[in-house]
Amino acid sequence: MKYDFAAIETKWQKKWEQTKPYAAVTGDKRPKFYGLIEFPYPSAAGLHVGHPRPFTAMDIICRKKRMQGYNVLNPIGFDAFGLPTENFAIKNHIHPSIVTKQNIENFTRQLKMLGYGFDWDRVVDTTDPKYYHWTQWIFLQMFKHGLAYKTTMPVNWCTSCKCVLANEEVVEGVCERCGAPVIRKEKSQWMLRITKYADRLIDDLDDESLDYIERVKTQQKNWIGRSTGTEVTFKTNTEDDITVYTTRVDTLFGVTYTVISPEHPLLKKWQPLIRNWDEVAAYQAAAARKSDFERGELNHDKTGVRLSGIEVVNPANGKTVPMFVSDYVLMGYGTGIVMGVPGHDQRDWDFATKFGIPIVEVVQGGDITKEAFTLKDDTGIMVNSGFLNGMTVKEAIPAMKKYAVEQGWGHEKVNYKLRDWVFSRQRYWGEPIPMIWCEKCGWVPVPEDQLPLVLPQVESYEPTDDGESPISKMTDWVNTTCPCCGAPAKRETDTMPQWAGSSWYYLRYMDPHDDKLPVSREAEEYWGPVDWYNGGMEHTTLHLLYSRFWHKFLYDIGVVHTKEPYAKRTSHGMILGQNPHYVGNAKTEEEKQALIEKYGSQALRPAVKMSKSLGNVVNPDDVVKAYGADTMRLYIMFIGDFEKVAAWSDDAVKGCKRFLDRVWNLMDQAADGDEISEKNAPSVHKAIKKVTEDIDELKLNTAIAALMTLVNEFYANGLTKGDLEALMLLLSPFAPHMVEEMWELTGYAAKTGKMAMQMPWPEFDEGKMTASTVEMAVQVLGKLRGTVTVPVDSEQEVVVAEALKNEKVARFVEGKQIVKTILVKNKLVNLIVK
RNA sequence: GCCGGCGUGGUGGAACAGGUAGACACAGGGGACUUAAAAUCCCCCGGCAUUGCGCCAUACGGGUUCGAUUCCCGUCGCCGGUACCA
Repeated sequence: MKYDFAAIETKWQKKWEQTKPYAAVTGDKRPKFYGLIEFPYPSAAGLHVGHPRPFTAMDIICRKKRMQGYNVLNPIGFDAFGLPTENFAIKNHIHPSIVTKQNIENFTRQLKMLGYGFDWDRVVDTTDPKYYHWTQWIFLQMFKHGLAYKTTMPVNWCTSCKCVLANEEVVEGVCERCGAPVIRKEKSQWMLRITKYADRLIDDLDDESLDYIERVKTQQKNWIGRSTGTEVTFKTNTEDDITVYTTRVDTLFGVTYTVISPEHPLLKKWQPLIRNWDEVAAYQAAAARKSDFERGELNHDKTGVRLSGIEVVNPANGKTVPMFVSDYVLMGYGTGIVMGVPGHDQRDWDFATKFGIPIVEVVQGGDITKEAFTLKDDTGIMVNSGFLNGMTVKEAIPAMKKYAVEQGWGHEKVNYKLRDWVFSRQRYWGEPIPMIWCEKCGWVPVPEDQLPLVLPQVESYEPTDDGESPISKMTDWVNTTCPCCGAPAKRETDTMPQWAGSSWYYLRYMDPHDDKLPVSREAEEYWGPVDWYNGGMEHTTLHLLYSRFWHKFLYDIGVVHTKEPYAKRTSHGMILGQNPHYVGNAKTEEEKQALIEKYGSQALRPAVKMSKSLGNVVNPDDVVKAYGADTMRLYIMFIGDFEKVAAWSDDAVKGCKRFLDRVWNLMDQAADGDEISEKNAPSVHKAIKKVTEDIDELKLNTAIAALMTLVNEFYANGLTKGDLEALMLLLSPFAPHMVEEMWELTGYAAKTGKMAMQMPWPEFDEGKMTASTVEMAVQVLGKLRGTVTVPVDSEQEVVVAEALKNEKVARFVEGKQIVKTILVKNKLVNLIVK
C-alpha cells in the first residue's frame, strides 16, 4: 500500500476538527503546561515558511507534553491591527476590516493544513471589539494610575506622505515607502510611563525562576541601559547653576569646557546674556531641521558655537571654563548639559580638537595628543587631580563622589537609556484611545461601562494632510459630551500602536470569552505564567519589554498573580532562501567575476533573506501539496540548529519524504510480537531517551536524526510490531497524520480505543540500553591505533590485555615500556609508552 | 565603536562537565531489481600518499593536557543587536 499523504492528512484533520483532542481544560487536575508562540500578523501574502519553524517546534513540544499527561494550552490568534493591512486597504480600496477577515481565513486554512494542535475555541483577534475592549480597559487603568499622559514631542514626519511615521518606517533618514526625506515635527502624543518600571524590568530578569536564553536577557538590559553616575552642579556667572551627569566623576579635574544641548530651555532664558545670540539661534534652528539620522548615525563631525558671555566654574578646582552649544549633546538623556573632558572621552576630544580647547591629562596611561584615553580599569593612575593623584580610576570614582557629596555640589544618580513609550498613532487601523478632551475638566476617560469604544466606519482611512488620524474627520463621532460635567467635548482621535494588542494577548487565551475582565482570576491562577514562550529575535527588545511592563502593571493592580508573564523564553533563527546570484552557482570564472561585480558581497552568500524580487520565496502551500504536511513539519525541524538561521533547500525536503516512506513501508515488514524485540531493545531505548531529551532541549534536528537511525536499524535487523509501536509513538508529535493512519492500520487504534497522540509517551529503561559488549578505542600516546570489543564495564587489565592483542597497537608499543594507562570506562584506553 | 553569537567535508549539519571528529541527511559515484526509466534496496564518499597497515585535517598562530572542535591567550573573517546615552 502506498503512503497517500494527501488523503491521510485530510482524513485526520477532519477527525480532529470534530473530536477536538487539543482542547485545554481550565481547572483540570492534571499538571498544566502553557506553550506559547508569537501570534502571527495576518498579511495578505499568507503564511511564510518562516512561520512553521517556531509553530511546529512548539506543536511538537505540546504534543509530547500531552502524551506525558499534561493539560496543555497551545493557543493561536492574530495580531491584526497595523500598517501593512491599512496600506493594502488604501491601495486596493477595500476596508481594512474586510482585508483582515480574508487574511485570517487564509491563515487559518494554512495552519489547519499543517496539522497544528491548537485549541481553535480560544482564537484571539486583536481587531475584535470584544478583545480590544480590554486593551482599552488596561489603558484606562494605566491612565488612572498616572502611567498614561499626553505631551508634546518631536515625531517623524514624512514630507511627501504628510504623515507621522513610526521609527521602524524610517529607513536611513527617508520614508520607507516613498523615499522622501523625513523631518522632526512637534506633536502632542499619548505616552506610557514605562520608565517607572525600568528597575523592575532589569532586576526581575535575574530572578532564578526566569529561564530566558542569555542573549535575550542581555538585550533587555542593554535596551533599558541603566548606568550609575554622578550629578555635579557647576556655578555660573548667571543666576542659574547648571547640573551635568557623568559616569566619570574621577575626571572632574580634566574639565576644560561644558556643552549644552540646542534644545535646552536655559538658552532662551539666557538670551539677553549671550552676546552672540544671533549665531546661537541660527545654530539652534539648523539643529532642529536636521533629522535624527543626520544628527546621529550619519554624521559624527562635531559642530557647535561658543556661548559668548557665559562662564561656568568647575567646583573641583574653582577654575572658570567656557560653555558651548552643540548637537552632540542630547536633551533627552541626563540633564541636557555635559562636562567636557577631552583627555578621556573621545567625543569631547574630537570637539576640543576642532575648537582649540585645551586638553588636560588626568589619567595616565594613554597618549592624549593622539586620542582620548578612556579606559576605566586599573591601568590608569590619576594625575593633575589634587587629592586624587596616585589613585587608580576605580579608587578615584568613589573618592570623588564622596567628596562631592560632602561639599554639597554632587550626588549619585541613576540614568536610563529607556524613554517613555510613545503610544499614539495618527492612523485608522488601530484601537481608539478611549479618552475625551473637555475644556473644563481636561482629559477624561471614557466610562468603563461604555467600552469597547468601537472604531468608527469612515469613508476614507487614508492619512490626512495635517497629520491627524482619519477618524478626526468624523465629526459625529468626535463631538461628544464630557462624562464628568456634561459640557461639549471631543474624543481623542489617535489610535494605539500595534504593540498594544500584543502586550497582553497571552492572558486572553486563558479565558478568551470573559466579558467582565481581561482574564478571570481563576483562569489566570490556573494557567499563569506562560511556561514556555518562543518567538523571533526581532521581538526580544520591544515586544518582550512592553508585555513585561504591562504584566507588571497588571500585577500591581491585582489582575495577575505573577511578576513575570513568561517563565521561559527561547528564540528561533530565520529561514533564508537560496541566493539566485550566489557565485557558487556560476559555471565559469567569467560568470563568477560578473556576479561579484554586479552584486558585490551579496554574491558571496549561498543563502539570503527570502524576497519577492529575488524570486526565492517558498510557499508552504506548494510544499504541502508536493510532499504533505508531515514532510513539511519534519523538514523544517530537521533543517538545522533551531536557534540559528537556516537555508531552505528543495532537495533536502525530499530526504524527509523518503524517511516517511521508509517508516510507512515498515508496516509490511513487522513480524508478530507486541513486545520490543530483544535484538532492537538497545536501539529502541536509546532512541526513546534521545528523542525525549532532545525535544525538551529544543534540539529537534537531532531528535529526528535519532529516529532515522532507529529506522535504519530496523531495516538492518528486522523488527516486531512492538518495535514499530515504539517508533510510532516517538514519531507521533512530528508526523501526526501519518502516525495516526499507521496506528489504525496496524490495529493499535482498535486495540487501545485511542489515537496514538492520546497514548502515554514511551519510557526508556537505562538497563536495556546497553548491549553486553562494547567497542572501545585504543590510543597510544593519545593517537588512535585501533579498537577492541570487550564486555561492558571491563576493568583496565582486561582492556589492556585485549588491546595488546591488536596487531597495530602492538606495533606501536613494541620495544617500549607502558608507563601509564588512562582508562575511560566503555569509551577508550590510552597507553602512554616510553 | 560597544554588546552578544559564530567559523567543522561538495552542501545542510552532528559530536562540546576534554575522550574513536564528520552522526543524520542532501548532492555525487557504483551495484541489485527492471525491456527501460522512476521508485525501492545494498555499498562507497574530508585531503594527500599509497593500493588496506602512514601522514595531514574542526578559520589562523600559540598555550594547558596522556589526550583539545570543546578550555586559555592572540590574530583574521562572518552574522545579529545597538549606537554621539556623557
